[in-house]
Amino acid sequence: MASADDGVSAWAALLRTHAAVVPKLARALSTTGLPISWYDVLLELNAAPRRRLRMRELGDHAVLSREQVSRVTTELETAGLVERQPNQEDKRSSYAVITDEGRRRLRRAAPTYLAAIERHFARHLSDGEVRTLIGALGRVVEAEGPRGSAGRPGQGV
Amino acid sequence: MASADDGVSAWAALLRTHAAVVPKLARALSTTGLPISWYDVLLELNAAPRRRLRMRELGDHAVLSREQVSRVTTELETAGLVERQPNQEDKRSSYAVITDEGRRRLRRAAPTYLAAIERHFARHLSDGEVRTLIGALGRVVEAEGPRGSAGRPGQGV
DNA sequence: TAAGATTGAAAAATCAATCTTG
DNA sequence: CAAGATTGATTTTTCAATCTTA
Repeated sequence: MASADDGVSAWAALLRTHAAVVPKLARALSTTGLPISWYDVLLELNAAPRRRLRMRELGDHAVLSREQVSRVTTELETAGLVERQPNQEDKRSSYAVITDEGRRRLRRAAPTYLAAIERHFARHLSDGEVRTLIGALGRVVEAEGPRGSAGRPGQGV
Repeated sequence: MASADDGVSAWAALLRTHAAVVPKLARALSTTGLPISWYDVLLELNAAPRRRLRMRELGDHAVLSREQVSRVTTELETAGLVERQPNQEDKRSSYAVITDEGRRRLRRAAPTYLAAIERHFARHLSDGEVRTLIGALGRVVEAEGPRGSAGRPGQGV
């Protein structure tokens, strides 16, 4: 078994990676006219079943708080890239749907975004490392994410 | 070679892990009376050569901006956990030094912090994954971090 | 003229209600 | 009374000077 410190070092490495890479991506994206929060929301909506998602789902899947989702969605609506749709099945919630214009803008920005991730992150990793990251961090999100341990009792403390 | 999408998936996994775990650590730390930003600064200072670091170094090593470092240091100074020392060699910069009381508080909070990282992060990873994360992400930080590509010309674009 | 540090102003995030429906 | 969404208020973070020394 590895030293207990190693878990901490791994966490520190993740934290530093985040701190180093996020600003560079934001910079790269700024040339596209799509702020990173806009891009994230459009990306999730575009990939969703009917190109739409409830606010709650959007917040869970994207890396934004519920309040942020509300505000970003309003901005995107004003810009004509997203529309709000009432949900008939449950009138408490509403859908956000990506518009055609939203998809166009997303498509236009995508190459820049992908290139930036490649350049500032993926380029430094081997294929095996990439697979390990996806698997290992996916498991952490599974357990700790919004849908993860929320309902489960955990293990005490 | 893995699909180019995998690099993006790995980045997304890192982003989601960060979003899921950071709030849980902050919550855990809140019981110790040491905000996470305080903890980070004290930790770095305590590990540094003469238990002191220039502001710039503190910002590079911890995950805080230069301005945040200034403000957090002032807070810590008020709380008596850190002192500012003038730097004779280069009067532009000043040192932050951790005090004995600062070390006490750090020692007191450490078990809580370590346990939280173990519980919300490291617990979900195998030893091999931990090693891979340290190596792979370490390389990214090396290349992209504050000291990384800052001076180097990179590869165009 | 640049590097290091700091600080007021602006922007963005979170917190704490509030409102509506289940 | 809980769940989903939104909004005003507060806190935190970043931006843009400013000041001092190399």
